[in-house]
Amino acid sequence: MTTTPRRAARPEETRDRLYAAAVEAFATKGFHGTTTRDIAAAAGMSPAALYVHHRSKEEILYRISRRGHETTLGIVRSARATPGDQVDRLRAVVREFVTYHARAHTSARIVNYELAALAPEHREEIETLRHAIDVEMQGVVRDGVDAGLFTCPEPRVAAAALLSLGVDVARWYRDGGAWSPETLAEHYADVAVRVVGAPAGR
Amino acid sequence: MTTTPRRAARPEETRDRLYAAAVEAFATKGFHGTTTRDIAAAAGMSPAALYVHHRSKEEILYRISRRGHETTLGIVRSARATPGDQVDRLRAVVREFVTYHARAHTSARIVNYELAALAPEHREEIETLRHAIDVEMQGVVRDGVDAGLFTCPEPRVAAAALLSLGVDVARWYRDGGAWSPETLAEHYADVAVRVVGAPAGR
DNA sequence: TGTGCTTGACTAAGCGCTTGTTCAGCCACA
DNA sequence: TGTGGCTGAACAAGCGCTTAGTCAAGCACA
Repeated sequence: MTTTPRRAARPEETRDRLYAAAVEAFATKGFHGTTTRDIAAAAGMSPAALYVHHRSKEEILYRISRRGHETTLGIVRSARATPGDQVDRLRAVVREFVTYHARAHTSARIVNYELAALAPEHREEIETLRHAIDVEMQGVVRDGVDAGLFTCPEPRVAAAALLSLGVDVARWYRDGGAWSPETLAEHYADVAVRVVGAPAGR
Repeated sequence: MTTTPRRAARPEETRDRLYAAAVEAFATKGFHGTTTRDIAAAAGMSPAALYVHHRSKEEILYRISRRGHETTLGIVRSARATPGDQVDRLRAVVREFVTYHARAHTSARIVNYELAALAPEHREEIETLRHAIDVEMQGVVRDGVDAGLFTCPEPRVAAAALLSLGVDVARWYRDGGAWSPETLAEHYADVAVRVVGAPAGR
């Protein structure tokens, strides 16, 4: 039963254009370095159009941040549920985590570096999601250690290192560089295996 | 009989107070999220005092950024000149790099995440310094590979990973956490050895 | 030693402009 | 004709920065 698309598809399209323009602007100039006029102009509208779809500039940031964090958490969780042994799962998690941070480096930059601009209540919610992502990564490492497959002396340090590897990709990755997201991810999966001191395999 | 000793003792002291206040504010709220009034108030002065010592708000950022980058480059270069084999030198570079990013995480955050706010000519100068740091880290890895001590299949990927490990510390490190800068650095030196596939040693 | 001039750090006030946001009204479509 | 996305114009607040001026300390000369 199709319902809504009877009306002209215009409103949603406008909404998406504003959203995309905000992602682009926040990523390159930062939240405070971006004006509502910047966003509106990039979407080809007047500044007031922004308030038809969002309550405030901060709410746009919050929506971008929340969607990004939920996507990241989903990626990590589903990769962790991959069939195979603990090394396979580690590889899958790192591969997907890195691929996402390279492919969506623009929004991933906002996700990881614009937390301070969130309103307190939004920030708290986002921190919860971030904590869940941390927990997943620590779990991946602990699983391998418990199974006797990983030999790293400090699992928590290894988990922090793996997280950093992926997150920092959002900072430095540029389209058209030496590595495609997939190639980089595959190389980083190799690095991850060495970080946790697992047998090379594959 | 001095009426009220309102006058500052030494100009340099005032200058340093403004500088320190700017570092603190830029690190927590970002360059665009910080006002000249914020900085002045934190230093206990009027907004105009800022312009006695600096040409503009951006110039303060530039000075913080430049000093931070020069310090980082110096740290990496002198650690690389350490006596010992290529593994010792890799350990020294990573140890010092990480120690700095943890200990000076406040200014390191500005160094690594506020580049977009720099004026074009300043940004260009800073990019040159960053490139030199990249070159050093790639050299450290290549030296070990050339000596046959490192077995990583992709040296450039390994160098990127080591850089990310250190830089990202500035993002997540908090004082009073589980690891002191020195402990974390020592653990990360271990991780680095595994990343480049060198014999464990030490 | 006292006097007048110079220097330079610092402030109170405020300038011109930009910011995020609002709102009455327009217009295309139901 | 009613509805709702969208705009032009405007708002108060706040921005980076400038200005005119105060005051303490240093200097040269008597």
